[in-house]
Amino acid sequence: MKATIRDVAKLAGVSVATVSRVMNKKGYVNSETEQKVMKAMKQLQFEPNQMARGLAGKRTKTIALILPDISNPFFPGLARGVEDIAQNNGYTVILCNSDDMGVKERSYIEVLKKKYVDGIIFATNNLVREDLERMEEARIPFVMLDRAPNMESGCVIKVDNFGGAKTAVEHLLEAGCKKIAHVYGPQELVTAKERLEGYEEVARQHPWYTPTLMIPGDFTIDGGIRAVDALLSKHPDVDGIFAGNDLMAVGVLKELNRRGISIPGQVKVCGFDGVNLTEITQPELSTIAQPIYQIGELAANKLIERINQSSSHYETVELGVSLIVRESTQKA
Amino acid sequence: MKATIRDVAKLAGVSVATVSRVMNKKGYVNSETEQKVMKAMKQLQFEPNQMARGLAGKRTKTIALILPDISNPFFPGLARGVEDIAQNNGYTVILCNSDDMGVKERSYIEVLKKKYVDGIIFATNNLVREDLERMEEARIPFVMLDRAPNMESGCVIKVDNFGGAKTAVEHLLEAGCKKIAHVYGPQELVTAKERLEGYEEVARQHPWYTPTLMIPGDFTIDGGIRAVDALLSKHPDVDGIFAGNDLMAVGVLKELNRRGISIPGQVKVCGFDGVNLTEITQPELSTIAQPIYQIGELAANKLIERINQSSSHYETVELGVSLIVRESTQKA
DNA sequence: AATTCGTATGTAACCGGTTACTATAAAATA
DNA sequence: TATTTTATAGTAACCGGTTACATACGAATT
Repeated sequence: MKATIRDVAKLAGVSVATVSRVMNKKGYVNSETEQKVMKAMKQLQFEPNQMARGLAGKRTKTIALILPDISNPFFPGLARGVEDIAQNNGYTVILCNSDDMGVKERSYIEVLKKKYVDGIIFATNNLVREDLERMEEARIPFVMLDRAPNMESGCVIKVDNFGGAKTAVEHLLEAGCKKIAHVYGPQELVTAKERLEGYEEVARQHPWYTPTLMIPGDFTIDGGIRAVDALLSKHPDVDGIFAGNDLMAVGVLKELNRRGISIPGQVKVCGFDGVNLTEITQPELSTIAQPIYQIGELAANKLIERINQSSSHYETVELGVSLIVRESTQKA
Repeated sequence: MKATIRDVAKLAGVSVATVSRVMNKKGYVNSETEQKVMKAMKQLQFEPNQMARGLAGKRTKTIALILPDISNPFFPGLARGVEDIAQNNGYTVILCNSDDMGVKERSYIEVLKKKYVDGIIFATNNLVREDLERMEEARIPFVMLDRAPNMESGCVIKVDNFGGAKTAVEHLLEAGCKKIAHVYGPQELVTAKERLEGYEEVARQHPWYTPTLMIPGDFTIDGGIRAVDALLSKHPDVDGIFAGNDLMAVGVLKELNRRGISIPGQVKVCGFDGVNLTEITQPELSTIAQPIYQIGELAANKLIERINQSSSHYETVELGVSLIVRESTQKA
């Protein structure tokens, strides 16, 4: 039924080794022989069985993308970037949702090893050094997103959270804000931490700066809502809010709207991430946009590069972010 | 290094066949022998190589999900439902974006065949009968979403678009609308078609009904914006809009907002799908919600069922939708 | 002229499981 | 008691590729 390499070999009158060589363009093959083999492959509609290749050659042309939750609006764009590059290079992507739980991530890694994936992209933050070392031992190339650059191998891709946060606060200042609060995300996440540091860096230089202007949030819409609640009780006169991510910014917007506080009239709001959501809120949300899709592309490209060359030296790439000014921070 | 089935067999003092039987709980194995084997597996930390299993047994414990674009807010929830069920059953999910292009879908199917995926879920609409027949020949179980039930095998999962659309229009009527328009989606899609039919079914019975109240859209935000444009030029007195999906509803909302038309005061808007976006618009959007996550779960469950029993008789499941009333259709 | 090397191809082992088939003893049935 | 049937376990072929190693030959080197 399905043609195998031996069928091709027989039809072409050569050995399986030769056919394999032709397939993989590896080793010496006379060009005439090559033509014969190619013709036989066409004729039989030969499609190499990936399972067999995987078993024999330890290559599956499959990579995995482990992320917290594809439902989180940050990740679809990223996943799309990864998938597009993967596809262009003949790779297929396995999607894994970890809910940011270390256990799930680890169990996934085990499964993926058994399936011989060629590499893994982590958009999560719960793996400890030990896990990564285990990856290296198993010789599975990997790329990580938003990690602190503190390991001896692996590849980390991150954006300039610190700089982006500074830009956000400066932008709010320029828009006329006299007292700017920051709703920060979980401090276990480097991203959240760096953004908070960026805020402080700029805020500290102003007389209105005070620690109670920094409100904890959890990177969710509800977190943004609660934060506004907490913030306004202490600082009813705040006129600028920089949210640690867009989801919280949306929450902030919702709660301000609910309270009848005009945006950007009374309070200006700026988010961080640049997810699509920011275009559909009312008012539209200014934000520090990460090149989400490109991050996905880059991650996939780096991973594939590593798979091919198994150059496992440590490498970190930092991408820039860009301020997108929309209604929520319009000057009076 | 990595323990194989033969290592286990040797250590347990049995044959590989017996080990295999223990692994798969298949055939007769004495319970004492089983214990010995289990112990040996533990001791060697034996992990069966999925590649080998796939090659020998034609089972890869992998399914694929082909959808137009994971960036479209409808799909992340669906993908999550699929992935959760897959994971619970020991399956892994390959994600494929087809951009709704038949060519890409077909090329993906070929790739997936070579990779021996155990089954495929299609959330796309470009495969013709011929493609599906090819799937059947290849004995790859599949489940489709939002398809017209017109084939002899395969499994289709859909929602009650017709009923949902009727509900939407009735809801707008009840909210006080005197002239309701419908922005419909691409008529190649059954979903769009059925929703349009639902609208007509109810609208036809009212004196204000006229074909020009039905505006074509393309299921995107921009499509919604353009539709409002077209609509208002012909019917400036429209006071209710039922959009064929949430994305267009968002566009409608945006454009109405831009024009300073109050919602729900002057015009009420209702969407369809129930994506998360509808909760963050201003005003929040009423919508006919599909049980998106559950559809994903159901699709995965059905597929796995089919994989196990290879019961390939045709089957179609229709799920209900539910009206979610929010601000955009509030009574005066 | 003898040796080495680059080109070209074949043989067969191997990757690590599954499973058809065979063998045997014990239990059930005739 | 003879014949099936059931429980248990092993042998070896097979899935469909990859690749180390062997072979062969003309050209280049010594």
